[in-house]
Amino acid sequence: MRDECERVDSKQLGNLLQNIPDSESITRMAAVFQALQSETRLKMLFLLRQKEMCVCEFEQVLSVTQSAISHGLRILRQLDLVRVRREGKFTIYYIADEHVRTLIEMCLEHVEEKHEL
Amino acid sequence: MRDECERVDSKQLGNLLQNIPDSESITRMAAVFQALQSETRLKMLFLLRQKEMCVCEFEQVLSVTQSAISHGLRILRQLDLVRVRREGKFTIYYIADEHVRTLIEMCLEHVEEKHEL
DNA sequence: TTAATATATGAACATCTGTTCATATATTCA
DNA sequence: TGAATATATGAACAGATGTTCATATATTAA
Repeated sequence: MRDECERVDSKQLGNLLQNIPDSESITRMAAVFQALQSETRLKMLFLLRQKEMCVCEFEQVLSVTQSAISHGLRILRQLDLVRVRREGKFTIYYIADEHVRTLIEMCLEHVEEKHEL
Repeated sequence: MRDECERVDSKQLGNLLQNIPDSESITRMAAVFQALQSETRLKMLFLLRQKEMCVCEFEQVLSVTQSAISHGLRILRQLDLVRVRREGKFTIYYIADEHVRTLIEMCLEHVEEKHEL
C-alpha cells in the first residue's frame, strides 16, 4: 500500500470492493478455474460434452495413466463440474450442468476469436 | 493404456477425440483458466467489471504489493482478458470483452448455486 | 534538467500441482 | 469362495506459480 494517487477516490473504491463476490465465493471460483486449468481435465470435459464416459474409456483416449484420470476426475467431481453414477462395475461420469458447458464454450470462443498469435 | 473394457468402442472414441478442440486451443484455454485461478486476479476482474482502473487504484484495494498487481495484470493482458490504454502517466486497465464477463459470471453462478458445503 | 509519481520487470523462494508408481477397494463372474 | 476387472487413493517428486524485493523505465511537473 502506498499514498493515494490523484485518481484514487477512497469512498468509491470502498463501494467497488463491497460489490465483488464475498471471499468464500472467490475462493470457490478460484478452485473451479484451477480445476479447468489442466489440459487433461479440459479434454475430459470436452469428451464428456459429447457423451458420458467411464474411466476405462478415458484410458483409451487420453495418454495418461488410469491413476491420473481418477485423480483428475475426483477434482472435477469435488467442484461439482462432473457427476457420477454407478452402473455395475463401471463408474459413469457426466457433465454436471449447463454452467459447465457454457463455461468451457465461452472460453473456447474466446481463444478461437483471436487467430493471431 | 490397458486392454479395452467391454464398454469401449474404439471407433466411437476416435470420433469423440476428433471433435474436441485442437491441441492449440486446448493449450490456450488452459492458460486462460490458469489466469483466472488466482484469487487476486479474480478480484481484479470483479473490480474491473464495475469500472476501469489504474494500477494505483488496485493498490488501495488489494492487499498485495504493486509488483504483484503489475505481474497479475500482465498475465491477464497477455491472454487478452483485460486491455490497456495510456492516459498521461496512468495506465488504465479494462475488461477486454463480453466473453470475459460471461466467463466469470457463469462461474460465480455455479459456485453460488450450491450453498451446501 | 531533476525530482516525483506511476508502472513494469527480473530474480529468488516457498508453496502448490499433476503425474506416476504402488497398492487398496469394489464389483462381477467362474 | 477366488480370480479378474474397474476404479480410487496415498506417497513422492519434478515442474510450475504467486508473491516479494530490488530495480528499471516512463511520464509529468518543477
